[in-house]
Amino acid sequence: MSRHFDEENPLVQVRLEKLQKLRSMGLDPFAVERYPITHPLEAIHEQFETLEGQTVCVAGRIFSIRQMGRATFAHLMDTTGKLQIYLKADELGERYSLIDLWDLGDYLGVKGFVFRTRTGEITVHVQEFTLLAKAVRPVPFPKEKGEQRWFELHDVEQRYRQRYLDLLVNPESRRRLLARCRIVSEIRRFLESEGFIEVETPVLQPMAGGAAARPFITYHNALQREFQLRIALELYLKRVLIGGIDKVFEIGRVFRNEGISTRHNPEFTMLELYQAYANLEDIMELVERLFRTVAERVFGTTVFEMHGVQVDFSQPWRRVRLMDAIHEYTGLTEADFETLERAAQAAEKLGIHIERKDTVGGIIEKVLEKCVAEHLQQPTFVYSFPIETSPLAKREPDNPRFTRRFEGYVFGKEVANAFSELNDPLEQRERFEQQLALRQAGDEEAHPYDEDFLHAMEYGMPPAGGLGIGIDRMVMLLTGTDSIREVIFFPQMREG
RNA sequence: GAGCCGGUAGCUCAGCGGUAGAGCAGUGGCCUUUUAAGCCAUUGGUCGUGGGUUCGAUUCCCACCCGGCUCACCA
Repeated sequence: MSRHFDEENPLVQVRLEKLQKLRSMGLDPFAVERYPITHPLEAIHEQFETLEGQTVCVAGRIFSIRQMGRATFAHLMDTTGKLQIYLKADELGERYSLIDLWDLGDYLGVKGFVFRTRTGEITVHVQEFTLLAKAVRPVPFPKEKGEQRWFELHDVEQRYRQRYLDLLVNPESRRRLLARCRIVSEIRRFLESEGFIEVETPVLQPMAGGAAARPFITYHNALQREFQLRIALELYLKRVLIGGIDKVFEIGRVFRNEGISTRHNPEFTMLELYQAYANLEDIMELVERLFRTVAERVFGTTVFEMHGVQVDFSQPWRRVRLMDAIHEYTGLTEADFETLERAAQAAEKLGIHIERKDTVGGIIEKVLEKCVAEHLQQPTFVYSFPIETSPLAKREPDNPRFTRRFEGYVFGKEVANAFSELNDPLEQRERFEQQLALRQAGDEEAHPYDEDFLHAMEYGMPPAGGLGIGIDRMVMLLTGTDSIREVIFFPQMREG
C-alpha cells in the first residue's frame, strides 16, 4: 500500500482530470464552504408523510450511481443513512452533463422535491445540485441490495490502517464503533446521575503507579527529565478523593508497555471511580446497575449472547470467593497454597508455568486466569484476592492473607476490578515496602513506592470503594466482539 | 518470541514453472422511474520486498517486511 500521491494511477488521473474540468468551468468543488441542508438523509425517510411533494436540501457522499441516458439515479449517504436522488436531463439542461464528472465518494448537495418512485423508493427529484468535494482516489463502496453486499472491503490490515474506509464502507464496523461511543456516553450519564464528578488527572507522571504493568517512558525537554505515561488512574483519583470530592470518576487513556494481542492494545481506555463511605458490596451493586443501565440504554435489552452463551444483566451477578472458585473448578483447596512450594507444585500439576518471581498470591491469580476464568461465563464477582497482588486494597479483617477485592467476570473474561480501598497510610507504607522487595527480587511490575501518594494519604483518606473497568473489553462483550482492535478506532499497528 | 495461514488490478478473488485472468469499479457508446439496472466495446498489474535454483519464476527454495489466528509474555 503506497503512501505517496500516485498520480500515475489511471483511476486517480481520471478523477484529477474531472476536477480540472470542473475548475475550468468555475465549479471548483473545493472552493465550497457550506451547504445549507434542511434534513439529514434518514429524516427524509422518517418524515416522508409530511415531506412528500415538499422541497428539501440534502447532502452526502455519492454511494452509487445508475445513469440511463437522459435520466440518472444515485444514492447519497451520510451519518444517518442513505437516500436516492433522481435527475432528469430535460429539466437540468446543460447541467445534466456535469454528472459525467461525478465519482463514487464525491460529496454532493441537492435541492429538490420528495417523491416515491414507481418501485416505491423514497427519492428526491433534483432541481439544483452542487458538487461539494471530490474524491480524487477511488472509494471502494460496495454494491448492495438490501442486506446483501458485494465487493466489500474485507482486508483486515487495510480496515485497521485505513479505518476511515472501513467506517465508510462496512456497516458492521460503523455500528460497532458507534456503539462504543454510545456506551461511553451512557456510562458518563449513569455515573453523573449517581452523583459522581468527572475529573482529569495527569497522563505524564513522575512514577506510573496504580497497577502492575511496565510503563512507556518519555522525556520533557524544558524540565530535562523523564516522565512515564500513566498505567492507571488510581493514585491521582485517590488524591482527589482526599481533596474532598467524595464521588469521583475518570474515563481516560492508559498506556501499558506490553505485547499486542486480540485482547491487548498498548493504549486503552479505563474507567475508574471512587466513592467515599462505600465498600466492596456497594461497588458490586453499582457495577450491576451500571451494566444493566448501559445495556438497556444503548441496546434496549439486558440479554447478550456470545459463542452461544446467554447472559442477562437484569439479574444480580453471582458472588464467589476466589479460593472457593478455585476449589470448584480445580479441586485444589487453601491448604494446597499454604506455602510457596506447595502452591508452585499444585500449579505445575495444572500445567501452569511458574517463574522464580512468583509469590503464592501470584500463583493463585494464575490459577484463576488459566483454570477458572473460562468457566465464569455468567456475570460473576470473584472476591477475596491475595494480599501480595493487591497492594492498594484493604485487608480482610479475619483473613489477613487476603484483601477486600473483587474482579467481575462475564463470558469468561475479566471486565472489572474493585476494592475497599486501603486508607491506612501506615499499612500502605508497609505494602509499598513489600512491593519494593518483590521488585528487588526481579518483579519489574511490582508496584512502585510512591512517597508523594503516601504523604497525601497521611492527611486522611476516607473509607472508600473503588472500581476499574476496561472500557474496550466492556464494549467487546456488549457487542460480541472477539478482537479489541475491532472496538478501537485506530488500533496500534506496526509501521506499514 | 514460536507455530500455522495469508499478501496477485481501486475492491472481491482465481491461477501456481512457459512472458497474468474474472466480476465489480473506470473509460467510450445505446438507454428519460432505475436499484447488484441492462446491452456492446475497452483501459488497467515492477503477482509484498530481496536473493537463489532454472533456458525461463507470480508459481520452487531461502531470508526479510506486513497482517490474521493460536500459544507464550502480559491484566
